Amino acid sequence: MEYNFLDIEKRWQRYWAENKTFEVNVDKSRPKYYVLDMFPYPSGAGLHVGHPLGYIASDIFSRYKRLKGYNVLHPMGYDAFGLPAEQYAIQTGQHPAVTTEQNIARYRKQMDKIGFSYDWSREVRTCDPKYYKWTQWAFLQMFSHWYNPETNRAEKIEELITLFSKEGNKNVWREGEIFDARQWNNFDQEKRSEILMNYRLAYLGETSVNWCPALGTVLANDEVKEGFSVRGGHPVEQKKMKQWQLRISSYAERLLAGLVNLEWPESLKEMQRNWIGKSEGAEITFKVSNGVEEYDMLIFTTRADTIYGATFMVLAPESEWVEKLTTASQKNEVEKYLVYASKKTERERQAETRKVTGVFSGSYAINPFTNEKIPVWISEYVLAGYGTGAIMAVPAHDSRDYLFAKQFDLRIVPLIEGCDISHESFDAKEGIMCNSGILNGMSVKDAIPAAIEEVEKRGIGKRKVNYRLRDAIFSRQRYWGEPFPVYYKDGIPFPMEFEDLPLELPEVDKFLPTESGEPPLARASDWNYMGYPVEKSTMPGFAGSSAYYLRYMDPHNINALVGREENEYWRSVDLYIGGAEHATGHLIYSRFWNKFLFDTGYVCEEEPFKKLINQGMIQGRSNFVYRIKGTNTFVSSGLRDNYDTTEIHVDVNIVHNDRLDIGAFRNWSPEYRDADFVLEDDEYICGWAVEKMSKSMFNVVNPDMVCEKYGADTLRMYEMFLGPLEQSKPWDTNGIDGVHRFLRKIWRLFYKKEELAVCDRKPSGNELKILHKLIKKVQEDIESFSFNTSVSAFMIAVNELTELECNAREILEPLLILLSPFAPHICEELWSILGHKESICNAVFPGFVPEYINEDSFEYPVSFNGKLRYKLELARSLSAGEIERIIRENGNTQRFLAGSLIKKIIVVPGKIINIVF
RNA sequence: GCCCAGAUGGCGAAAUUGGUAGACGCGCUGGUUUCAGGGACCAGUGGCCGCAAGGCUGUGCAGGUUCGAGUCCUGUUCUGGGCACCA
Repeated sequence: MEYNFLDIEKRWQRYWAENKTFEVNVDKSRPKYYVLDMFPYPSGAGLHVGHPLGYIASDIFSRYKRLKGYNVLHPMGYDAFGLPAEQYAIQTGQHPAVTTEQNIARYRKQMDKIGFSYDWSREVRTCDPKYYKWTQWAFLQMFSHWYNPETNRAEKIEELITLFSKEGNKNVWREGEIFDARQWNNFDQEKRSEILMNYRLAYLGETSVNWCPALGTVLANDEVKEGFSVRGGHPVEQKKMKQWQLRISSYAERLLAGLVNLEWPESLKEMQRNWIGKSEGAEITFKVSNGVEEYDMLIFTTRADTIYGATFMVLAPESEWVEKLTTASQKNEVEKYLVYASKKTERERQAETRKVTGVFSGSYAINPFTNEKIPVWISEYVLAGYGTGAIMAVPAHDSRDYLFAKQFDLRIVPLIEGCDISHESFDAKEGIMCNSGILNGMSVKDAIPAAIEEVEKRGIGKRKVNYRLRDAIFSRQRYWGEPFPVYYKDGIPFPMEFEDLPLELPEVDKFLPTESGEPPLARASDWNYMGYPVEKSTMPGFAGSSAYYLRYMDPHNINALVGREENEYWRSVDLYIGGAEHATGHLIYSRFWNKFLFDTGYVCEEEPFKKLINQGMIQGRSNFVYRIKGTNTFVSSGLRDNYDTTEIHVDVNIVHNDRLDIGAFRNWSPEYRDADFVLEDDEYICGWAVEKMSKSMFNVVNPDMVCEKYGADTLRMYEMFLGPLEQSKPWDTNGIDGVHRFLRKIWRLFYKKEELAVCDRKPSGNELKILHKLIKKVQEDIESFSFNTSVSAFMIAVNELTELECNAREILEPLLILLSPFAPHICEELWSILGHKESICNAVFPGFVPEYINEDSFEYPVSFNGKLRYKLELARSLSAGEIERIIRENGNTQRFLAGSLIKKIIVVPGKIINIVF
């Protein structure tokens, strides 16, 4: 019987679906394990061969854990709201829901062919109202909570209101004005709403946003890169707008601290740390005067030790101090500068990083340590959004201040003994202080805390921690997203009642913004809530993906995002596999979202993803043909140096091992029908390069094609064989034959010609050794996610068993179980041929018996172990030949070498455990 | 500019964590098979010298530690990724 993978795979996929093999439920008698893939955005292009890499790895791990007796939750769904479907809708008028539905169907079909063990009964789609009801619910929860820095958790806003009515806000964290209980009780509704907005975790606030005119929407910081939108690559500018925001910055410290216990790649944790950007320093008050009035101005610095060298101050152009400190004589110049600065887009600022601009305000400050009068300048290099939007400038020890001082000829005072500041500032935090009054003679390390202490003693400032993490802008002026469950009464936003969720997307005639520049939802003119207008923005992409892993635990619950019992059983994701590109987006929003739900008691774990693995990207491997310029003649790669040629991408599907299928090439495009070729050795050799996998490079390899030609089992194993999971690597179809050959060898191990060749005889020592070596190796490899080396181990074992003509059931059955996570279809088929009625998914992972390996270990070439040889040489001055003899006689398990310096050698095959002298 | 990861045959990669470098697979070379094939199987395959046994050399580059270094240390070059006026 032949290995007919097409037939086998189709049959078992149907079997799994019909028998609901992978459906799971809460089962307190068994330990749980939750394996999650980052769910895909179903794009129109379908899956290419790179997408399933992580899915295959997680599937292998899930199947392995099942064999180990775990109750494995392994779900899949779709991140279905998003820009591409909407852009497509704008162009074609096709409703995004229709496009999305089609794309999902295609994704599902493609995934089904690969034989994944998902529990599809738990599928979620972020665009499904039954799902986004809970996204809206979470938003309302955030709206009705605030972050109490005293207790370090989110608390109900009602409690805050009660507090305000009793004692005002003098005893709580606040932003803006201070009021007492009487004032609060006299405030009207609008005023109260405005004040509470400063506390709510989801709030409406004026802020400078990334505005993308081409997309007609605002974007979050992680959706912008180098001044362009990540989706689409359109220019982005800064604009002040009133937007819904999430107060993620309150969670900065907990998001940072929580990283410590996560089993995530170090690089990814580092990215999150940078993104959160904690810096410890001090806030210090400087007296400033515009000649008429005097103020206290607060600045932030991490280098309080350099305060004696603060020779000027700088304000951000957007700072509220600018207006107060601009003197009459400087008014014209300052206004000119402000216009100049505000006109610049983010992109231009990025490009001109080193260009120094600024203007003098006319005012002076007093350096509290030197009592010198120092000028206050305005410059765009100081950011309004960080610290207090104002700095003390220490040109000797900060490179930006240095450049500014040089440009405008300001005083530079060195503060560290022997530092050279003739050409650049001395930024390093090392050396001995000088010119620094009470700090003189201290090391910088000691001077920083000493300076802060002095500041606190004088009562002009205090220790302060700042974070770079900004609140997440949560509004998008788009159609295809979750509507906000918010309506407006007299201009004041009110939350909808929970019973009225979900608030579904209305139908609109067009998906474009309105003529007056309102978001597309404004086109739904009769859309209202109890007669009041509803918020017209929608939520961003990360809204739907922030808690989807919780919904999988209990996807059909209509009363809660997740039921308490389900949540307490499944808890959090044990293993999360996905791309590193979500480091500062999804992965940080999700952690925030989860921490919030933890605070409010809806979930029982504070961190959502215990262990995380980033699978590498699979790049394309493009092939080229070389056309001699001005002709229709193509020259083979090796000979092209002799001609003047143009490199042309050729479809990788008509190239095999870099040999061009000339017939297929002629049919590929009419333009090549009459092409001529200059061959080498009667073949046309193509050139190749590693590039992004994309249609335009003709290097897209589609998993369906691979499944059809080689089978899903081959695809799965080959993707793992390609290299380490976490590493990026090009897809190269060339090597796939080797893996396919391996699967046929497996088949032939069971089938000799037409006969099933398996019998119940007792296995030999060698056979047992091969099996148990493999069990050990495969188990270790799977648990360390080293799937590529375990595929190799299978190949070695099968080669050895084939050579021994192994037909012992006792060997071959465990072999199938071991292999089944990697190549489930062929294993199920052979398993059932061996007479098993139950699916191999319900089998038990074989135990490793070390004795089977140790048994005849004297055959193992221990003598080659250099370490042992060296130690023996040292200890007994023996020659290599004598040592080899001793080992041959003694080197099996554990022996005493009587009368020598060596008391004991402990040897297991291939490994010296210890030598005791 | 700063931070992180990496560099091993013609190619993808292994290396028990300091002990025979290149396992396994691809490709290539030669062979076997009543072999139509992109079929199956066997042998060889880092480089240099040699008919051979064998020798020399070899993990980006330059040093160092060690009986012994792909692995540890110092410096350096290149490649990939992240951050980028964050005071």
